Amino acid sequence: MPELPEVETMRRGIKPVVGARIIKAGRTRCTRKPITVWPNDRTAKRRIEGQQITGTGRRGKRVLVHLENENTIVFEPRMTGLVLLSDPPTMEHLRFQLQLSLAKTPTLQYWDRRGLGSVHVFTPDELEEHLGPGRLGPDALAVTPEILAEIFKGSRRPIKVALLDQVALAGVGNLYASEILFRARVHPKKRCSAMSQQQWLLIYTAMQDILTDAIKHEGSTLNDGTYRNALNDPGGYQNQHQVYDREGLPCPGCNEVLIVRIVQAQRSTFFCKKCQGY
DNA sequence: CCCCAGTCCTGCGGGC
DNA sequence: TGCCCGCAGGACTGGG
Repeated sequence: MPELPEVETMRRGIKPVVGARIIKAGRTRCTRKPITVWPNDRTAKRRIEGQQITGTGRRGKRVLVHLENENTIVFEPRMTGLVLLSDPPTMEHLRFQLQLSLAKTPTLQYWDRRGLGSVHVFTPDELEEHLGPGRLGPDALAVTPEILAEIFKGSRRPIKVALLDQVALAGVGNLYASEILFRARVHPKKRCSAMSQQQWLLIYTAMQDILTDAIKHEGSTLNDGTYRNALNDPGGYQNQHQVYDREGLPCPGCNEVLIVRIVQAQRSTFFCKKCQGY
């Protein structure tokens, strides 16, 4: 479930590789069904090997590694992917590896238990084509309240469902959407088109506060323990969750009613019926 | 425009 | 005790 804070933590964690040269790159031996490597193994390898890493970046829920030839490696962790500089949790789920010219961190690894994630190697044009406007919305940490309202106000969708739409806004996933709406005291079923300007401001502020706070805590590691930073350490923001996965527990806002779980767009939403009125 | 169900995939936990 | 099933959800697709 890596969302913006977890992916940003991964990006920060791999900063030591900037300046290193990639000696060798490619898929690792792995007993599991192979993940997607785009455009294909041979081209990816040819575009990467021998290149120096010039920087790192993030777009929404993807980690970017920039190369001196202007190409970009894009790791998309989806549900269970990790970008690591340390030993991976298991060898059988290690999917892709960069061998680096560094003594301290000789490899950058992509590990993915379920294998729903991918590795893409894009030319500059391909990067904009696949991850540019129209394919991916503005980053959730790079919008203003006005832009946020502008993106969604014409939509009749419920706000919770709309926040998950990466084409509209990049970075927010299922966990943080519930947390943001609780902090903003907005009902998850409220339609975007019915939202007041004041509510957009509340959502904007809650979104900035929660995402930046979650980054400070290096993201959320849930009960399954899958998510880890680049050094294989768990995050700490799960201890700050107010509503996510807390069905039946007292609401930390009012302490009067219990948190409920509903399903929207086939995903769980957690909220407080008292604090989050329409 | 939007919604829904299905797809990919693995590990875990509930129920019998 | 052991096995089966359902569930978790990020991104995408096809049909309504």
